[in-house]
Amino acid sequence: MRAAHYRHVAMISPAQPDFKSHFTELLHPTLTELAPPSVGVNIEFARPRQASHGDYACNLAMQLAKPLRRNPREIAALFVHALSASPYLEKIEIAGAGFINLFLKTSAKQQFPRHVLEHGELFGHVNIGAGKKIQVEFVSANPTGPLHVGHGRGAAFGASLANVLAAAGYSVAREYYVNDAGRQMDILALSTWLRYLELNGVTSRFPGNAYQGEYVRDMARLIYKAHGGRYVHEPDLLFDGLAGETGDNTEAELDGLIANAKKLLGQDYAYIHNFVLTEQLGDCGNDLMEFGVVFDTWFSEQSLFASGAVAHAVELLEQGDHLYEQDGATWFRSTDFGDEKDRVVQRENGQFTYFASDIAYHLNKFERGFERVIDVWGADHHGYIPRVKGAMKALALDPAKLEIALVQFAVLYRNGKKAPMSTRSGEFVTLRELRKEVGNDAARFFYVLRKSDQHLDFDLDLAKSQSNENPVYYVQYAHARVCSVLEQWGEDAAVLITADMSPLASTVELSLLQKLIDYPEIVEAAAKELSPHLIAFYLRELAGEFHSYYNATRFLVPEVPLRLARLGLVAAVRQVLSNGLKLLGVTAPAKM
RNA sequence: GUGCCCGUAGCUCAACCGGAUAGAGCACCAGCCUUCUAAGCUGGGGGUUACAGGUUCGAUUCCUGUCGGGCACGCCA
Repeated sequence: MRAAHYRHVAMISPAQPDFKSHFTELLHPTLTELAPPSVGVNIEFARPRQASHGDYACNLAMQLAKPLRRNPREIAALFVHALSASPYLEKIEIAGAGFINLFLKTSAKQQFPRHVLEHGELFGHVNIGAGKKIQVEFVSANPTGPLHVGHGRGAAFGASLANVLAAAGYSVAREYYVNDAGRQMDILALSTWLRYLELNGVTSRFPGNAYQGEYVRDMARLIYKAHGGRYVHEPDLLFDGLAGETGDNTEAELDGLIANAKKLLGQDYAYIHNFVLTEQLGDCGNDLMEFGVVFDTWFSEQSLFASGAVAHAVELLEQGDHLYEQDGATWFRSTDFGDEKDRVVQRENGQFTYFASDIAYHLNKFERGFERVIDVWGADHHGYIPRVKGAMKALALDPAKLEIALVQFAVLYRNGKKAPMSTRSGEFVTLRELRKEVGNDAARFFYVLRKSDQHLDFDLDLAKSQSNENPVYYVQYAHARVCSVLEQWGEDAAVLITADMSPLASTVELSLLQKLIDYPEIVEAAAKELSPHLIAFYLRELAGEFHSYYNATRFLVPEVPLRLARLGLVAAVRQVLSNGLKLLGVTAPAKM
């Protein structure tokens, strides 16, 4: 019984090789003996910067020194005793103020290429998600024009994050929230109709604050081609009743034009509106698909109004006594839940606000059974978080289940100057242009190469002109090099799974082995911290160590055991490179 | 003005949520292809982590203040 228990604790499961968990299990009894859980320390293992500090370092003794009022090195000695039961450790040292440094046996490291090759594409998958349903909502750009490079960052981040969470064992749903109910869509419909009137020879003023992009003309042409002059309705009355007939480009004028257009077009307004929505959404979907970004659900905001979900959500707030009337509008008392000021949910004119539909949307998300929901937003929306979480609290939902990942917009530089990025003015670099210039792989990798909540200076000239120096090629090149070597070797790579790895002994070989061991932990960390950039950084390091190895060592040596061991190692490196690149939506080419 | 985020090598960014001598890439300098892909490798110079205090065994990380930058403060979405 006791032996069986010990065996369970001491052995590493072949399915999930994980030294950190193994050490944690060994330390746990000693920890509970020494300190009550109330002390609140974490057993953590860090990878030391310096090789002389071992393969893993643990600061547990130092954490306990203060609460226990004991010498940390003395405490460390107790943990060293516990760890000495591990069959995988060569040496355990107490260093510095009380660090416990662990040195793995070489044989323990050498078993990893086999683990990697046995698990193949699944190596690095962990199960912290335990199959929980999680939703990642991202991009969700207004379908009022082509996606620009700012949206591209959200797309690359969200897609990579979703992949990482899936690899971490979550059941992930990818969703795009379509803002098809708002004023911006009306402005786009109006803009398109005005262009359409121009095509029909009806010269009309085109407001400076309407959508200026060429794609608006394209859509007008499509309507004209299919329907000729069918949608020309008394255009001379368009500017009726508007103060700004001479063109003052105010928002009020735009609203007036929309109202007039709806009146003049009648039923046909819905056709125009629906046409531009379908066109833009289709374009957006194709663009994203080509970028390797796919969604399980495109969720319509309009559907929330149509189904009565918005009215229902507001009704629930009313029942909870969280609403009040003022100045003819209905307000949500969000200050009760930590917001700076109360927010309107229903306007004086009876229309619900965007906030109201967003409350309904989040209610809907949790009604669909997601245990965690991640919203990927542009960082300019950060002020919006308290009111949404406040609404969740008011609806008796746990706000901790909603996590907001803020993505800073990319600031574009062209010729050393900030490039304008306004959708309505039509002056922006589209995601499509970017993809065409630098390629999907480079764009995907570049986007997640920095922490998402940091500003990203995107130098277009650099990205375009020096695309060969983009870090993605560095990683892909490592993959292609392994492929090339294995091809010249010419035998079945499957035999490498069972190759004896004991000939691997050089510093760089041991370092590469440790790098392979790290990969599942990187995936886990990236999932926990919602940080896919950790994958990109890891891949760059792994590729770097491989390139050094490649330059310093010949793999196809005459001695068969040494050759097989080295090929087994680089085959494992190739597998991990491939797995990591896949999470980032980047291809792993066999030739470059 | 108020709130949130940020300030690390010349430039763009990391640093395993408080750990040991702060790391990469680009740029710069000097080397390496008759041997598995030079989109690569090796070596070198580069730092008071904006500044001033504080908390403790230990701070780029946490707290306070100052300076500088970004974003948000609609009955827009």
